[in-house]
Amino acid sequence: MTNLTQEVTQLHADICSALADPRRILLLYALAEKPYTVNDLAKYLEISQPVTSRHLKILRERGLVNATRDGINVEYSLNDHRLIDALDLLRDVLRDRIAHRANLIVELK
Amino acid sequence: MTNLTQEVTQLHADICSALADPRRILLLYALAEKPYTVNDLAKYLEISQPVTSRHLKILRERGLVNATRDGINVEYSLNDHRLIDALDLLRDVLRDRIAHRANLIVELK
DNA sequence: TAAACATATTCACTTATGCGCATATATCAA
DNA sequence: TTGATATATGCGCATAAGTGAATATGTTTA
Repeated sequence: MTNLTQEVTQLHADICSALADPRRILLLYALAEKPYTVNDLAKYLEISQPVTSRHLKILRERGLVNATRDGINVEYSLNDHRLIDALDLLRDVLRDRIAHRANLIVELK
Repeated sequence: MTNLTQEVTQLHADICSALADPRRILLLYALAEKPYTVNDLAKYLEISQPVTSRHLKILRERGLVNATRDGINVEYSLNDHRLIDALDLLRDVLRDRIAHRANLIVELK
């Protein structure tokens, strides 16, 4: 495997690890609706302001969201809606897995 | 937000964190082609056997791959091809992000 | 400039993740 | 049962990631 492949795979994993936190997933789904400021997101998701800011930083550094200052506020927006498509796909996988397990349990009775 | 929503979001994040490692991504892409035994995967990806086994365990525990013992070997297979679809989507996002940055650099010259 | 508000960051700490090495477990064949 | 092979796991360590509390930075208005 080439070094380039390794680097790309690492970046690929970096994007996935940006998604690997419940609050960041909720942040992305919120931003899929419309742009939000940090405080609005914090209130909406009931997370503290510093924690919200830190999670947004992670998403921003990995290019998943954009930040634009609007006066005293900073407005965050989703960079690419395919992130939501990917999250939805994974949620579908999860749903089917849970349904499958539920069926197994029913079979056992 | 309900407790149930939180639980589902946590499981959603657990799937994402299963993808959040370069070797696990490579394992999944390999298994997308055909089933493999642990040793074959280890040789194919040039990872040690214990490390391969542990990464497969993570994928297995989160329901992303299936393991079936075949005599002395254990054959792993991809559980749901939509995982690859989701990974491909994220790779597309990555590609466009890199292309965008490359354009910015060209503009600077 | 000072006050008020929004956002970002630092610090100290805890927890989670990943690895190499050695070893345990499982299966089959002789 | 013993030996050979494949797979899984325990241990110790290093490092990454996440948190609350406090504080710094940035921006606007009075």
